[in-house]
Amino acid sequence: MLKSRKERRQARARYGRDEQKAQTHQKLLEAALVLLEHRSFDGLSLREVAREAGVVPTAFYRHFRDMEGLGLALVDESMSTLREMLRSARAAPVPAEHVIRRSVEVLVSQVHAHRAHFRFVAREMYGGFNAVRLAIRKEIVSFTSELALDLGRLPLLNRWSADDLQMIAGLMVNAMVLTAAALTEVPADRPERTEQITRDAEKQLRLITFGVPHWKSASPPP
Amino acid sequence: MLKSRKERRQARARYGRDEQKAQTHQKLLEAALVLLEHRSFDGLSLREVAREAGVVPTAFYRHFRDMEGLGLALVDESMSTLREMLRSARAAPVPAEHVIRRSVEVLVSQVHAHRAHFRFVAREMYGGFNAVRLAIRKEIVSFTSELALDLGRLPLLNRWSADDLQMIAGLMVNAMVLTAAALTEVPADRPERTEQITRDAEKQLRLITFGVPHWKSASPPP
DNA sequence: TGTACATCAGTGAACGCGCGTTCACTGATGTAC
DNA sequence: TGTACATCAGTGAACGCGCGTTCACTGATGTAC
Repeated sequence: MLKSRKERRQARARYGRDEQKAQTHQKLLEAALVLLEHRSFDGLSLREVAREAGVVPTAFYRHFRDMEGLGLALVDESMSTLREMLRSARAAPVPAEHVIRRSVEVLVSQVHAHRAHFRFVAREMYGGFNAVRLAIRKEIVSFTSELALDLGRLPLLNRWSADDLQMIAGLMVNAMVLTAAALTEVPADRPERTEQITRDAEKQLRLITFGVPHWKSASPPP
Repeated sequence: MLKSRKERRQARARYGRDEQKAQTHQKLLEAALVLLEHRSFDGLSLREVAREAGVVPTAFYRHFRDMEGLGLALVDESMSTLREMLRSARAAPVPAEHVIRRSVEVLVSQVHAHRAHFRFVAREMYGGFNAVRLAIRKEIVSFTSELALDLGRLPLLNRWSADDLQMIAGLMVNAMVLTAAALTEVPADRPERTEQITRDAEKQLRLITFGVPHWKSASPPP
């Protein structure tokens, strides 16, 4: 079985060099996220990112065509984090009366674990870098649709029109994104602000759900 | 009355030169807003702004200490626009069943008239330029308190705690800011998107108000 | 009012610096047989 | 397995350019009397 041995050797070998490359790739993404703590994406320079990642500027081009390429890679990575959040919320169903508290808890812990991703999304969702903003908004739309689908399965909401589900999902995603953005701004020495934001988010979601049974889509209340 | 004649002459004269200066000042602010259509504030350069305003870069320093100074001036100007909106909504009370439709109309027309200001606020509210972001957030907090005060005067809400009023005002300001941000993104040739955003905003506000009579602040629903 | 002087918004040249991108290169890693 | 060759991630020098800021200046506007 010469061929398979060769193949295995090749595979192992390739993995060695490719892994090294993947590490540098990741270092560049992380360097950008670090710099984005205090800057907007279109305020970053390629040289800064390379410097922060510990490579020479020209090495950057082995990984991304330009800064736009890196920006789009960051969108991918960040949105994976958001989707993962949705998935984990879906995977562990809880009694209806705790669904809000639990959802907010998941959000808070995800923001804590992936602060830089949430800050990036919040900051660039309406940011000045065109390709990045459009990519994020596209992802947010499909993310919202996913959530709308989930919501449509709840007993409370299963008679709503697709349009209305999309609307309420939009309201929730907005609340989520802004809550996440607010959380990323909390300095490490002010945990009580996290408390406050968490309580407000729960209240806001509860207020929204209270309106739901009384909802009439077509016209304003009499 | 020699003195008063002198004074009048001085005043008129000073006005001449000062007015010219005020015009250049305004040109710089407007130049920045034009450039901010496609960029974030910390992606702008002082030279670009001066160039767009039609003055030499060094003239910039007659008006602002640096780009941060210009940014803070833009925050002032933009927040005036937002407050004006609140004031005009307050000044013309409408029957309760039309309050939402009317409020959204006001928002839409204000965004139309001052698109650049709303885009600036939405874009820099979580943006990367520290001083500007903090200034906006401070203004938004006081703006939210103003709205909470207004809401507290409505029959529907006058028994709510200050904390809860602040919370619902926050929810509405968030919805407003994100609606405004979405509106600023609509291309001129897609008016039907403005329609859609307007309808969604109305629905979202109606959903919130439907929850209000059933609100219980202290605990989740049984 | 007319004249002599002061103010100061805007100019233009100059500076050192970090930028994005190109290029030829090095040498460790991988491949063929 | 050992050897000769290929690949390619990362290097380092070089380029022309726009940047923020300084400085001495100009000349229209304003002030004093």
